[in-house]
Amino acid sequence: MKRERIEEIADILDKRGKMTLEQLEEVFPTVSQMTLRRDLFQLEEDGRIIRIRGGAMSVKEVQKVSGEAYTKKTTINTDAKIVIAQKAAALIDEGTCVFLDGGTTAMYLSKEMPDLKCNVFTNGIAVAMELAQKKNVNITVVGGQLMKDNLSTSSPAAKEYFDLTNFEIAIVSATAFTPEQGFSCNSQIESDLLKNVFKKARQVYMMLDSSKIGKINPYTFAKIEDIDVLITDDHFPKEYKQLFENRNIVVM
Amino acid sequence: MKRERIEEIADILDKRGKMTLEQLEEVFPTVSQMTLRRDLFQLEEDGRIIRIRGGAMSVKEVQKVSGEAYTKKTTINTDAKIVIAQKAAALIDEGTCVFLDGGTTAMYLSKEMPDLKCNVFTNGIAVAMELAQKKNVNITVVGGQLMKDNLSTSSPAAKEYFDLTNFEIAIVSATAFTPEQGFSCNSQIESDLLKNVFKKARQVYMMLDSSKIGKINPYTFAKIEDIDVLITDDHFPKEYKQLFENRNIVVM
DNA sequence: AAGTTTATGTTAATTTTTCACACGGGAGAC
DNA sequence: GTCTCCCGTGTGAAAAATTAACATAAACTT
Repeated sequence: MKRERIEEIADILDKRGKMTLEQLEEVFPTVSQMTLRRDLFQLEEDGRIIRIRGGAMSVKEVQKVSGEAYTKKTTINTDAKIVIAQKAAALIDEGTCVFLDGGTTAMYLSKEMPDLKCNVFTNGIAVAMELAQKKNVNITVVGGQLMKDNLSTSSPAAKEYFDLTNFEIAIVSATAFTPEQGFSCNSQIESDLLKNVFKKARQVYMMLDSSKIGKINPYTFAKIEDIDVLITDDHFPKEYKQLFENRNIVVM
Repeated sequence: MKRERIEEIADILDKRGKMTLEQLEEVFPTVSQMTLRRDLFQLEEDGRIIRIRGGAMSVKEVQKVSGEAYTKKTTINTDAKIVIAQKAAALIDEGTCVFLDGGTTAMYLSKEMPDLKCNVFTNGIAVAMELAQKKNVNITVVGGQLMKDNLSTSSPAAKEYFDLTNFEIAIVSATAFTPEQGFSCNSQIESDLLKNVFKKARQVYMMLDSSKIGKINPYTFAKIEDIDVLITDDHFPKEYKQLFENRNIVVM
């Protein structure tokens, strides 16, 4: 099928760095050259590869020299984040009103999300940009000062902004979690923003890949009991899972 | 000479990100296509660029934030827009507070802009993303609903937002202009937003490439006399130029 | 089950690139 | 001084790769 083939192409390309169409044809002898071309075209649109004459090369291959903050961050624990994003994407129904934070996991979520008629609020401009490709999704960006490291915005004024809005679900992620400190992040204003979001959201979904466990960041914005659903990857420790389930929080 | 030409190609490519051979030929009209090809070939060997079908792209471009990159961008009147952007970029001084709209010309402006300590307000998320690469620029994004066609945000609430802010200069562009209707755009809320910006800006710079002349869009947001400086390209008709200069508006 | 969208294959047309060779002018040899 | 020998460059044909257009098959809707 298309989806899997494209993922496999991306994988191989990430591994080998660079490939010609001829080589790709050897790997996928069952499909035509044209189909592979189309796959490459799509991967290029998604920004995952670059098509060069004769074939394609992985973006990561080029990026290995890179020292840029955000790009680097996007490559940490990518696989886990995609898995989490896919799970979260399945939870968005037609017509719902969703808040999405500006993190990298949310970024993957916007890629995986089906193109349903719904309303999304976000404070991440990279997320907004990604979502802009969906025809049916109505996007609202929360304004404010832009933080360059994670490309998300926040401002104290955003609080008033939220007075007028309600969310069915808020899907957010934390950069750190411990049972004692709860979910924390690096920015005071972002923490404030999220707290306000939680007030107006009927349900809070937390996306947390297992690499965040045991870390502590300066600003706690939620305790365990503040969330309704925890979305995580397969490496999430059992004892932690218990912790959430004991409080009737769904872990998926 | 060869050496200098190659360096210049590398420079331009780093700035623009991506160029076709055709565009390169325009920049270097004295040498043949084959020579430029050979230059690109050498730059590729040095690992500074990547040759793609039809031209080449800067390695730095690839290292940028994923998603925004290498998608097919509209190449309408690119050259004129870059010229205008360069002129406008020169007008931004250290320490100033600037409003920038979300159009494609503003996008180029953010690329050309020097990395000065200054404050930029914008309603364009692509613009914000581009500016995020500058270390010294402080960026604030105006929130609101995202328009997918031009990736800019606007909301009626933004008016109140501006009550608290002042701009030294506002640099905006219009999608249409006639002497009678003035400067117009496609969106009611964007038009409102800009009107509010004008109220708070000490000086208004209008970027208008000559292809916009004679077109009319539904919402007029400024008349000729509302602006202070008009920045345009070399194809701007003399009789129109007169029109502005008669009103003491600088045309550059 | 009919209709509609989506994925794929096939072939021709177009575009881009490569290749091979020719030309000219400058550096050094005699 | 002038004769080579290269290096950088230009030219046009040949090869390669990409795109476009159409046809068909599969999957999904209603």
